[in-house]
Amino acid sequence: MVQRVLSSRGERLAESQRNVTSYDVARHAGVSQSAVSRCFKPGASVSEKMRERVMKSVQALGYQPNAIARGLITRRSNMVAVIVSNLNFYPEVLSQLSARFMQRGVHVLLFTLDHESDVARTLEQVAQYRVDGVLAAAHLTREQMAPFHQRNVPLVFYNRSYRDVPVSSVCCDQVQGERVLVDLLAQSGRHRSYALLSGPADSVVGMQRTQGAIERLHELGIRDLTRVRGDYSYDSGRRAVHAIFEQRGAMTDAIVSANDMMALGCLDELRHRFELDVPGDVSLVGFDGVRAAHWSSFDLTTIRQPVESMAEAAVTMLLERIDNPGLPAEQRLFSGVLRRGATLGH
Amino acid sequence: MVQRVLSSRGERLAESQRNVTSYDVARHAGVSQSAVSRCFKPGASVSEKMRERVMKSVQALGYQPNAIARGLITRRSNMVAVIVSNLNFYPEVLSQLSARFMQRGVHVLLFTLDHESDVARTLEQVAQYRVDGVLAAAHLTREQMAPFHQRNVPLVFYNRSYRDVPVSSVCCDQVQGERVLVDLLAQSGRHRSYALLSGPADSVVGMQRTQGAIERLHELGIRDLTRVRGDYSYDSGRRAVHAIFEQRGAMTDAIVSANDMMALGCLDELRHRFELDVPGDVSLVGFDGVRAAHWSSFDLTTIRQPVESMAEAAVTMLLERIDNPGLPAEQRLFSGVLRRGATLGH
DNA sequence: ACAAGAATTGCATCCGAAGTCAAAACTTTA
DNA sequence: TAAAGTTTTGACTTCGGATGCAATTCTTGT
Repeated sequence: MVQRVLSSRGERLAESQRNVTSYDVARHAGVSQSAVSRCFKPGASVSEKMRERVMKSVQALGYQPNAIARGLITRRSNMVAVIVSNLNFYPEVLSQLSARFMQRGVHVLLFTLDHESDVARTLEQVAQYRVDGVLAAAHLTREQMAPFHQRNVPLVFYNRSYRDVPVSSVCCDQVQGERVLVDLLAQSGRHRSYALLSGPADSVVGMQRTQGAIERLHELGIRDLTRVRGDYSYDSGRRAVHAIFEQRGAMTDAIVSANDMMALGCLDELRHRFELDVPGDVSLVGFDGVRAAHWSSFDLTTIRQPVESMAEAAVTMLLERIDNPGLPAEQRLFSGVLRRGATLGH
Repeated sequence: MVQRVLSSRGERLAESQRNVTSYDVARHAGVSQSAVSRCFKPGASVSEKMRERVMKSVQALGYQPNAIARGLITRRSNMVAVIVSNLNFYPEVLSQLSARFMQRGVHVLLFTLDHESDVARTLEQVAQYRVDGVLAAAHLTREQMAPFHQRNVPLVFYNRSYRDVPVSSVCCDQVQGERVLVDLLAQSGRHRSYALLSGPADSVVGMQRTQGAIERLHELGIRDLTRVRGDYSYDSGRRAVHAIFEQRGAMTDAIVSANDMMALGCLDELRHRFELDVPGDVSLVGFDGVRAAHWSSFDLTTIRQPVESMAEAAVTMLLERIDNPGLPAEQRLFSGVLRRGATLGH
């Protein structure tokens, strides 16, 4: 309405700090703000002439639509929260998830948890940013999930499932994987004494793995087990070897580790500190299929989690539920892939 | 204006999908929306009575302030973009950065780049989310940085510096580190023939490292060098050994790798494929100080980047510049820390 | 008890884009 | 060429919280 064309140069200078808005573009192009907005909405009713005219001004002013403002009105931030604990152990997972989200135009707000982080406060932040969905590769209590359910924010877990809560998840079948490994150990030689190296007490995944192994060992009539706990790190694997041998003398000739990192620690400690031969003296299996397990120094027998498929499934499940909030919770279970390395005896 | 108190229950049910807003809280507490807003602003002028009253309603309704809306009016999203290339190689960096940002109440919008990602489009997204700052552990061209400078969005680089552009960065001194390593190699034995394993052609860091090494070798009068290129991965390290020996027969007895991963690949290939002794037959040095370099199978001699200090510095620099846009660009250079392992000969 | 001053509170407006709806412009048809 | 139908366009409102300013309440001193 008001002609401001004449003063536009002066304004521009004074306001050069301010970001260019759709109003600026509209004024520059001599059209309404709605028109500008529509030019950025695919499938909107805009004439070719209008589009060109607006885009010319967009170029001229260097306009970038404000995703924050858009998110406010559309109630869609186009962001998902990815919550990861101990990032160090699974860099591939994050990198897979991030790449796949980006590819679909969804942005990742990253939250990392460690033992000293305040989970409650973190989740509060997640809620305040009105993310469209949450992908959690971390353990949450039922109370911690509740707010998301209440607000209808889809939540998908990566490698954690909850028996008693109907929540979506993508997991690798830990139990089956361990059973395969145990069978392989049992077939590969007459082991006298098994040791189980499990994860931290609060790790559900670790628990499942260890339980799976114990179960199968029992079924095979093997009840004589040493159990040691680690924290999933390489160093804790090394320490575990000492703990095992302290409990059993050097009887132990088969070690089932709840993850690869600890297995590698064991392997190194067995070979370099105890000067034992793996697999000659001791057999060893891990779980995860991390890169290093394939290195020729180790060549670890392990179950590889199909990270690509799992990440793809998790991303898809989450986005589907964002587009269609009615979808029921679903649990997808992937089988791990056996990798036969050179750490199995006899 | 309009009295809606009477119908509030009906509304609540109908609108149960909608999120609770500050207006809802205000109505519930019988105060103005401004009052509610003030209760969430530290240092605002609010009486104790008011605060209690409001907080009671906040609890009752489960109100969470909308960070998106807040960001719109304050022009502060409280988010920074973290742009990372090849996440797989530096998980620790991301985990450090993320933890430190979170600790200061800043949120991380993660962008990962790989060879097939569209950098321009990614940066456009970064701009549209009106992040308060950008931390880039990836290479950007001058043209790609320009928009951030224009919009006064602080930009800090992690481990990339630009000689001709005044932009802030936190780096590890690659050149000095390589010089130390080369000196160590030279001191440790009479190596007949050196090989340099450099990074991908477009990696500035890799270039600096390789150049640093060459420079020092030249100064020491050593000009007889084999040069091979890798892509920073373990596998490319393995392949590099073949390439080196093809060029020089088995003359080479010192390898300077531009990073640890490739060095580990070399090490494994030398030992297990070529059945050579490291350090007996060949000496080897890496760069970075990744976890695996410390493992007893490798015990690699390398320069450890002080990731904690560097991450802290980068985060601090960025946040300082967000609070105080006038601060000039600054380059901080950290010295790497020599780690003497068992891969140095004679 | 009352004026002057300080501390609180509420009103109205703003941030920047999107969606609704009616007016305007353009097509088609008779 | 006018009427009817279709497509474009713009005015106005909305999302949810922050903030300047004026109005109100509370202190304090006398």
